[in-house]
Amino acid sequence: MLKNMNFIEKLRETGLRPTKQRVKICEILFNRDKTFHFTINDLAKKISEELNEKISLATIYNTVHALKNKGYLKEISINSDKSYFDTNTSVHHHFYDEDTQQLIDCDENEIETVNVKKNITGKKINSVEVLVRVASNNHNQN
Amino acid sequence: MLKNMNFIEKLRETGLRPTKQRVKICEILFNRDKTFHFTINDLAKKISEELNEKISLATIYNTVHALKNKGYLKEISINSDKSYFDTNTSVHHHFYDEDTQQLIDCDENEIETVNVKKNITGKKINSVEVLVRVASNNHNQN
DNA sequence: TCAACAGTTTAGAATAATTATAATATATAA
DNA sequence: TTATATATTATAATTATTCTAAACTGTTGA
Ligand SMILES: [Mn+2]
Ligand SMILES: [Mn+2]
Ligand SMILES: [Zn+2]
Ligand SMILES: [Zn+2]
Repeated sequence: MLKNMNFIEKLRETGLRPTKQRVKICEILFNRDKTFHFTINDLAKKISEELNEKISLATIYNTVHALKNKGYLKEISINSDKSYFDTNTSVHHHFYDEDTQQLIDCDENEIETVNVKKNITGKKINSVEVLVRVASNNHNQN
Repeated sequence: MLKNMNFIEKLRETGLRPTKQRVKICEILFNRDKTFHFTINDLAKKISEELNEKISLATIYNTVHALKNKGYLKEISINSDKSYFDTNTSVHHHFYDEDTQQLIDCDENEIETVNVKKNITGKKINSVEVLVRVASNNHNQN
């Protein structure tokens, strides 16, 4: 699902009915240049700012989960108290700014491939991801 | 805070009154050979199994947070819906078994030091941690 | 075209983890 | 021992998320 797409067709192909709520949410999420990292609350705020019509919070949850299940969004756990979603669904690394609570994607060339030497019997590795926590120099512990 | 310690003295040194609830919780958490990864619910269950007296859930939360604030426990976010705590407070890597939802510590020698080539202006790196998600070969997607 | 049906949206209730409250109890300093 | 600051507790409140059930809408095929 890329920028400036016909989300009506895209949703249909995916097996999701292109309701106007879903099309709007797709436009907000995917019509942008850079990866978008957001919480449900961020998205709800953006919807109420950019749209005249309200979309029910339940629909926002439903749609985000539907898009996640179809592979267009990825869920990221950083804080225990809220869930982040990511329009970059590939396995990738993040910087997490502890001051602003913002996630920043890390390009492949910015972190050397992580070499995992251990393996757990009977289990296969699904992903290897790095989280780099950053903050201003004045230490404010979390 | 190590195995077989005098937790009464240890708590006092830390500036925490050694109440019998806190001493009991410390015994459960720290009198063990290996790192302990747990949720509040895990700990509450263990307390009710191993003890005759009940400890209020609020006290369990209070104590775990007090120990975290004093640097004896570390909080780990893997799932958005529950918080893990870790008796290993060092910066270290984890395997996460998606089948059993168990965390496993990764020794330093099991993952090569991660080389972060990017830096964010005005921010210093607090930690670099790797999460390796593993599951059985029969793919059950999360 | 349009009725019928399945899938969707919605407000509000329910749930679950966590935190706050405020009364009671306890540890410790004087 | 007494006074005081802290801690424990039951319970209420909060917050993120999910559920429910009724109303609504996209799609299909007569
Ligand atoms: Mn939480
Ligand atoms: Mn949650
Ligand atoms: Zn990302
Ligand atoms: Zn650990």
